Amino acid sequence: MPEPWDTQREALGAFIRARRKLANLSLRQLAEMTSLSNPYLSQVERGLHQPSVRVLKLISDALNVSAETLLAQAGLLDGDRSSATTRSGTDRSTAPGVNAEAAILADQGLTDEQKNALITVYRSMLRSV
Amino acid sequence: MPEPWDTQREALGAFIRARRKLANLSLRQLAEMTSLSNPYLSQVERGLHQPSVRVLKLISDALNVSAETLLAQAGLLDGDRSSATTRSGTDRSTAPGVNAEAAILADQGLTDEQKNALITVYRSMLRSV
DNA sequence: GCGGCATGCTTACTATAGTTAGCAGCAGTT
DNA sequence: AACTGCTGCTAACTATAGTAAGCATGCCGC
Repeated sequence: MPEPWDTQREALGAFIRARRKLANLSLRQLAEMTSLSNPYLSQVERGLHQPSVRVLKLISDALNVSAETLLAQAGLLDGDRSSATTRSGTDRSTAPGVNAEAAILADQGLTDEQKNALITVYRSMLRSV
Repeated sequence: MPEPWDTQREALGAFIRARRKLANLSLRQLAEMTSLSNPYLSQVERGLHQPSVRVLKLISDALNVSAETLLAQAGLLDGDRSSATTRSGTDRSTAPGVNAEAAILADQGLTDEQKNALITVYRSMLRSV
């Protein structure tokens, strides 16, 4: 399984380099825009490194490329899954006084196991702030 | 500038943990499925590390979560796409979600990213029964 | 000729992603 | 009680992502 990653990196690097040249940017200019170092960008473009998600996003922003495109080049998004795009602004009612745990427990669409899992996550989130 | 990355990692980790528990998998089981080490998965789920693109894809495959969903949780894709677990059709007549989602959104102990993650998990639970 | 000032690249280093070995707790068996 | 066998987690290590300093080339004005 650790096979196709080399070519993936190469393809991603070539793509980034092409986009950079298309925008008439030098390595140093892109480096400054992305708060990255220019040698590293050079290495990424030549396929010597696999950039992290953070770096990928910085680059996609700087080059005006959609993150999806870059990810597809990076091999993460293989094909295309239909997306529901439920950007729901549907309910903004601020149910005041009802706490989240109670609402989860009262939910009829979840099994007990699911409720437990969800509440575990919820509590771990609270703990971490 | 390593500012919002902490919360991003936490939200991503919580999301992964929730999906894993939902699938009734132990850390070791998921580790074997993804060819990763179980301690590392543990650390990722607790937000101590930011997984790479490669790891993200392995996890998304193992958990039947679309890569987009995981990436959105990781903060790369800004959009909010609901996860399509290749199983859509089970419908539930009792509209369960409104109270729980509202309660989560109204919770003052969570950041927006965390709320987002929690609701995504919640919806995927509803869909996966 | 020389001196700046770009370009991309190499080397040597630091920070973090990821692994291997092992620990502590909990449930079920005999 | 002690023994399995499971759970998640900690610690110490290795591998790789990412940085700082500097090199080599090419181009332009003097």
